[in-house]
Amino acid sequence: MSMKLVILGLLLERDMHPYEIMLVMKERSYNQMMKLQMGSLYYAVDKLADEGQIEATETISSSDRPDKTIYRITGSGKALFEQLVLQQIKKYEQVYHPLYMALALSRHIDQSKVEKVLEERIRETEHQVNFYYQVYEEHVMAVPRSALHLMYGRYEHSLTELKWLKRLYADVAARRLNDIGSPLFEEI
Amino acid sequence: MSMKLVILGLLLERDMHPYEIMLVMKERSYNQMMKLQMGSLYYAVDKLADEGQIEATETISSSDRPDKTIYRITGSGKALFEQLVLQQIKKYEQVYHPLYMALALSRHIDQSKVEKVLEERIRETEHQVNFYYQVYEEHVMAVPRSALHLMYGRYEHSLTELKWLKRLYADVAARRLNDIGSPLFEEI
DNA sequence: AAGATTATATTCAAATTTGAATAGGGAGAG
DNA sequence: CTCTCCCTATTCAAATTTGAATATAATCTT
Repeated sequence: MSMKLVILGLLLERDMHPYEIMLVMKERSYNQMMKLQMGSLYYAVDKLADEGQIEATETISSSDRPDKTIYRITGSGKALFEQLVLQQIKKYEQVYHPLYMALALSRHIDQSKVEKVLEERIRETEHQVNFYYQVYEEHVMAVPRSALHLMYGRYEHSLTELKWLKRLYADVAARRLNDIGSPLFEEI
Repeated sequence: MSMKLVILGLLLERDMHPYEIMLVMKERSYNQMMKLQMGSLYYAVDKLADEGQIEATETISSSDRPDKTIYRITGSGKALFEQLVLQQIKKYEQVYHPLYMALALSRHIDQSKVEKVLEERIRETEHQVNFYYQVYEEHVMAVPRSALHLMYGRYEHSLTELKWLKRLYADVAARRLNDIGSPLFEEI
């Protein structure tokens, strides 16, 4: 559903052909917020066109390259866009961390191996945290606050994950993941 | 891939039939960490069986109900399990928040509507945060630390999201999402 | 005791995602 | 000058997910 939402949102700004939509998405780093696969993009465009939310304006043939088909958003497309945005904000959608599942089941395997890959993972997450913070810092005076919120939010989420990984690592290293009856934090 | 990982992990504990796997997953709330669809579960079981990671031990016919096929994990299944767990921990997998995309594009629609649904969303997230914290509190003396980490991590992530939503809401309400050149936080 | 709902167990078609294949053009390296 | 790699642009088959359909038993309700 995210793909449709983005396509409609971008066509709201100006008419484009699918490949161009992808370029804009990359330009704005939308591909870091969602999965961007060309197959899915073309599929969603076809689907929207079938349903009349967008329509082809012109087809540019350059004899050599494949024809470009340029799309524009229709009235019903605009209505759908508003509906999708509001729906997405409203509904609490569980965000799945596959990492959580893996760690829940990791007690069945050799803990020293888990310890080792967790170290790598922590290092990589540290880089991500720093990277996201830098991106925020670099854009702070140059982009609208809506974009800043996205950047800072990404930073905060990765920082939350990093702290979590470090606590988990301490327990893996101490081989006390299976202990029962001890709180994660000391009472004050 | 999470589905295969869970199936293998549970079969490592004891032999089960697909429906039973689902029951255990629900019992342990794995369905809150990942998407649990029966279609996908049966598909993954068939796939693993085809590839020899698991094998049918017996088929229980009760004349009335559909036959239950009980599966056991094989040697190659155990190897795959270890590999999948380590791989999942190692690789930094982008977690996608569809909400982020929606908010990035929300400036194209009526801000008063966005404000309204954001309020609802914040209320719901507050409930989630409290709920997750309670679940942690209730289990703190009763379950292994590995499970506590999952519960506390879920709480932290939702709390991070709540704070983010509130900051965002303030900007939507003040209609300053499109302002450029102002940091999100005051310099100290 | 009839009727309604929930639990057991699995299958299926349709929707969607994935990853690779296609195919020509331009740009930079050696 | 030619080889290799990347960019433009799209399509396709295969893998996977989704949501609903199926069929019977057990339990609860009135």
